[in-house]
Amino acid sequence: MGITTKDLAQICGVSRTTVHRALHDGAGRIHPDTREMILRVAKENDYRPDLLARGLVKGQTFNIGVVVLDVKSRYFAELLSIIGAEAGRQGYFVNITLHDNDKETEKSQLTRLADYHVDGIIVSSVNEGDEYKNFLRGLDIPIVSVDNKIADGIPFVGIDQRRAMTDATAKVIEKKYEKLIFVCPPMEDTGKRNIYVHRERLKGFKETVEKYSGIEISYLLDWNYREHVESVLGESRKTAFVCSADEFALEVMKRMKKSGKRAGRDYGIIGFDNIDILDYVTPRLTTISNSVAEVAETAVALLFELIMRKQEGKNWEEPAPCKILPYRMVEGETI
Amino acid sequence: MGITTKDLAQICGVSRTTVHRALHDGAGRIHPDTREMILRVAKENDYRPDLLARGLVKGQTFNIGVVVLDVKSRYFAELLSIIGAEAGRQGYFVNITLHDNDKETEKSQLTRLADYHVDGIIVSSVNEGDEYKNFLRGLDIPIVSVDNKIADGIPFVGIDQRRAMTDATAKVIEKKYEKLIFVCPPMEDTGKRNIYVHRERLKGFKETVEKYSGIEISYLLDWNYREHVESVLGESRKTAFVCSADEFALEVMKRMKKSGKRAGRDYGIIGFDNIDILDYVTPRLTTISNSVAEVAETAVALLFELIMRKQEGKNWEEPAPCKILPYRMVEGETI
DNA sequence: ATGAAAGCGCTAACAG
DNA sequence: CTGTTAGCGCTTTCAT
Repeated sequence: MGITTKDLAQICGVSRTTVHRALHDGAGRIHPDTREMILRVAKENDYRPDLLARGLVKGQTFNIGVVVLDVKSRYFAELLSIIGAEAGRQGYFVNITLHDNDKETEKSQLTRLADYHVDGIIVSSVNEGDEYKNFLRGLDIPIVSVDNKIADGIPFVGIDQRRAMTDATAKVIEKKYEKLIFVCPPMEDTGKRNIYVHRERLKGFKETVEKYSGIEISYLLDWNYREHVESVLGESRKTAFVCSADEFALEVMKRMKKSGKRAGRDYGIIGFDNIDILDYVTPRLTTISNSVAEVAETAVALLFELIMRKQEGKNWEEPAPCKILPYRMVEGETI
Repeated sequence: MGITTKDLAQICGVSRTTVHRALHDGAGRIHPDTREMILRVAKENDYRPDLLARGLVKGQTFNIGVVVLDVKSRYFAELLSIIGAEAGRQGYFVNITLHDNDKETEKSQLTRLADYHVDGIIVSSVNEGDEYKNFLRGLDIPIVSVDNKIADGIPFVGIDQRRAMTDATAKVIEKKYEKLIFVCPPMEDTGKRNIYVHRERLKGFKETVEKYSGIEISYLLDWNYREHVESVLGESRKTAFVCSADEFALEVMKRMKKSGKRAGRDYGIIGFDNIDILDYVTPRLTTISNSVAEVAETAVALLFELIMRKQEGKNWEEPAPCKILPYRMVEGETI
């Protein structure tokens, strides 16, 4: 492959240690002339350190791993972009891997990253529960989960999903909607994938509607919701869809449009996530924004803190920090 | 950190070589009982091989790197997802890194991946030209570029951008549009970023319009196109925008909407790329789809071929393979 | 069937 | 200021 410090040492007629000193500022005294000469030769021969070897001996790679479900949602896109920028600022590189919604894939991605000695990992997990927590602990590496909470004891950064949905629902009710239809994935998916956020949002919704009376409630909790949209819509009462994700809301709107119904006029609808394609959709969907940028920045900061702690030999696993960030209501034209 | 083969050897009272034999099938004769015993102990202690060490000694990591601009477009999202699946099938893992449109970032990502001994790289580059080609060659690692062609001599997988635009333009003209406005980034950007695809598309456009007479042509080649949209639109003749990217088309439509003009009725417009958000925009934009899935699969297959060649000590840099794949016209309502 | 020893390329501790 | 030596954890000859 490329040239090594050994080669450089030979060419320059010095020892490998001297080469090392020339290459690294803090690594001991060296005569400026030798230094310069070595650096020149190194540059001439396009010397590049073998990062595997370095990582092996230092036990540190200045890499952080990120494992996300997929990359199709804008939320992840932005998250990744910010994590990359933030980590880069600290001299770290980011290794992204995908698990495409598969639990085993996620595990092997995490294991592999750990075995490659990444210094820390940020994960948006499909897995959840205590067993998984033990698996993560076993990796013996700082891990921060974002978006989906995994279990108590695993550092987590996200927004208060339940309270956000509480607010959203209250807002809808204030606008005099009399029939509310909650749209989210089936709760049976628990165990199959991490639907933590949707469970929380559902809780928030239920909590709120119970406080009011005279409101008709209905649920679309399965993947056939697209077909059921129209049938569930009562003509008589002022109806709104409360969706646990913008994607669902967009699907509903698409469907309704075919029947000539317009959001904000013929029915109300509110989403969640504030994905960026909403900018191109009319009417503007009212939704909730979970502050991606803040989540990303906080997660990175937290991860670095854990990494530092571990390096200093401190206890870094307990207590597991948990940062709940604010969300923001995005006013649109659909409620 | 974790337990090592040395530890296992000690626990089992055998040599490290024997442990190694137990762990790897093809690594020499070993007594079934010893083997089983070692494997049991290994499992009990959750032994996991240090991948840095292995990579260092084998010079091979079973990792491939992917460097892309970002993951905000559906195109990349899908590309990554398919690359991941395809590579996984071959026992490889994928390392994604982003360059966020920055040339230097891209270079350092590539360098880093190479220095971590990934076995090969797939890149959608912002850089282009012969100098960059030399840089890539210097990495001494199989690289396949997708989407944006970098230079002759660097393996490339993508569609024939020029011919696609030729077809698109012809289609517009057939529909009796008399004035065509081409919208794309300024060509001066060559050197600043990789606008290979846009250059090619522009060529295709020019080629085609020259074949017809009586057609009025005009260009929006700068970043202020948003403001110029209306002024450039002649009232008298049937006018269409030919855009070198869907994003531009969406901007134009947004602008026109404000003046009450509707695409497909008051003017024609065609995009390029078939980005996913088009599904949510009305009227449906007519556009061209480059076959992501095929690009991804072909790129991975090609990369593996190069990797194999290199491992077998064959010449893998010349000749650089180049696969041009078919594109597809997506019929919308705007032409 | 098992073991000893060398080496991948780098860093670190200890001499001189 | 420079060199020697040892070691990270794994794989790979070459002996026994």
